[in-house]
Amino acid sequence: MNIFNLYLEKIKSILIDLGKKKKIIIPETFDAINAEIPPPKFDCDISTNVAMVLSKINKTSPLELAERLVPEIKKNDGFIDIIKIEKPGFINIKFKALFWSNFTKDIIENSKNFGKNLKEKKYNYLVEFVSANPTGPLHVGHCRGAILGDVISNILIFNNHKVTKEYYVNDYGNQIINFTKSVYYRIREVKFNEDFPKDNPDLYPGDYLIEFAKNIVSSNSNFKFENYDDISEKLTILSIEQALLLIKKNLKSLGINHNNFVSEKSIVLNNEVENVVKFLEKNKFVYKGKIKAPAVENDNNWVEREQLLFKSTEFGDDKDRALQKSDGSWTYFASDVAYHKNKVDRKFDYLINILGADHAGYIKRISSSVEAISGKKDKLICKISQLVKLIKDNKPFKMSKRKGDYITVDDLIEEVGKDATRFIMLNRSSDVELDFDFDAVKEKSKDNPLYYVQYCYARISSVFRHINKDLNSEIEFDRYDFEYSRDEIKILKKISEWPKCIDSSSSKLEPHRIPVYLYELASEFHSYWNLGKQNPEKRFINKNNIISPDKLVFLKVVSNVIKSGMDIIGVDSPEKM
RNA sequence: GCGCUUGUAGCUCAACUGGAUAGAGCGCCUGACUUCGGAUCAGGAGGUUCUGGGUUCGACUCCUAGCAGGCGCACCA
Repeated sequence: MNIFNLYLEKIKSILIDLGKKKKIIIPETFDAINAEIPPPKFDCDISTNVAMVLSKINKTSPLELAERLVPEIKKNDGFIDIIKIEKPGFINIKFKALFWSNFTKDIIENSKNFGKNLKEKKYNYLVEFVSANPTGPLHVGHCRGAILGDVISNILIFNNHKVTKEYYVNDYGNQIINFTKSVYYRIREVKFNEDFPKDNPDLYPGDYLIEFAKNIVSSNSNFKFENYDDISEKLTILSIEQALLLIKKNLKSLGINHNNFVSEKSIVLNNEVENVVKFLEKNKFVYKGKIKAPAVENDNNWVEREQLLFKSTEFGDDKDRALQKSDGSWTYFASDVAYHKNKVDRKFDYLINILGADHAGYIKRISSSVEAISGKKDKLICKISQLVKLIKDNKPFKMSKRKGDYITVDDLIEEVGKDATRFIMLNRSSDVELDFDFDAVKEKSKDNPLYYVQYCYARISSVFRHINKDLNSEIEFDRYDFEYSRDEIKILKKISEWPKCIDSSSSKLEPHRIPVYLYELASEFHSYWNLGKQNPEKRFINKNNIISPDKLVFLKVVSNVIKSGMDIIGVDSPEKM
């Protein structure tokens, strides 16, 4: 139950009614009207701006209009205790204690659905994320986007949308040739004791390739490795297979599972690039032309050439983009357009791409292509995950490009664990650079928000253990007429914000709101818990080791929201720590 | 030079699609422990929301002109 939406709907229907009776003038749209969380100092539960929004069209002051609306809102509503008008024209509502008892009843009876937005229309989403080149293990740079994509998917799934999580495998092009050659040199190193050509800048120097080489050699004993050209095709496949194996292992350790891995090579070999170019030609989005040199300094090497271009400027890009290289082969962009055509043809309502900050400049052209293909402007939604700055011993930790000198997902998981990695990476808005402090993340105290939230859940679990009840089993009551105390209502109010939190996380694709919310909820709970130290009445369990029904329901509700939030962000809620 | 993006307390960041006196944590200062698990809590100090204009009942949020940081600006992927 989203109590804010409930009262917003109620207010809207009052407005429609009053409009019919010609008592007030109503606007064309109610979009500007809201029902919000009031600032704490007002001591009320819901606040609406309706009087301020409608005052102009009604040629009256917000205060005067509020005076007229208040009796209408209060009429026939047994739950409202106080309804008050505040300064510029807000209408503030405070509920009776019974309202909150009823509120908890609703949650207990629909515990699986609490927080979900079930009224919203359901869509079919494709979320593409990670899509790191299949040339080596995932490192920290990939991590944030990976988690972001995973949790955005989880939020959409939580709201009963259909989601397909997809990884686009760039298994085609020059880098793959270089990668395969690198593996080949490692094989020669393993098999013929030859030195790896370390000074060749085109090759991948990482030590992990030795492992790849060994694996390939041992599982292909009948293979002749003497001549690269003889085996290059097969070796390419084997090398990519090795890389993907490693990447999937890394993803698994982060708690991420993709539904599909789509191969660029298969799209190219399937003539999908030719087909999409034909499609675009037919619709006059393609022409032969020249692109101007970028206005960047020291660019003497620029040669203007005629090539096949896509008219991305028609969709707001600053220059048209090349589809074909001068040697006639397709650009990466061309095959990506084909891939996006492939996505569009699979009839998703929305496509979501999670990109790293260094690919922000790519958004305009790819969304232009999707618009050209689908005719829809908002079909493709791109989310950027900003850089992660690693900090160790209070100093920035630089990953060097020299061989092997970067932190892999394996290192990260081993050092700080999956849960802390996920929680910390999600705790900030994805379009802000993130400081990832190794020492703080490992810290097991309130300095680490992960443990702070988990501890809250563990405390609730410990109460259930004391009274020999199972936290996960259902509870049932005949009557919900609990008189919750001020302190408890304060937390229940926070609970009432949960559906709102899910709503905004989902509509803005901003997962960071969830850990931020969970932290706030945990904070209020810890506060309340500590009251029991001074005042035994505020303890959950009394001297006779008995818990009252209202407190049992209360704990169940809080733990339910925490568990549900932690599940969405993919972090464990242990019952003991 | 152009595009995108960020700018909020000493530091790291929130702020519910424009709401009320801008909130947390860290750090600093005071306090609560024979603990329903202290991995916790209570209190204090700390602000011209980068700057200048504009839009309106109302701006951290929108528009505009700047300033500062980051990223990008290929026929690479």
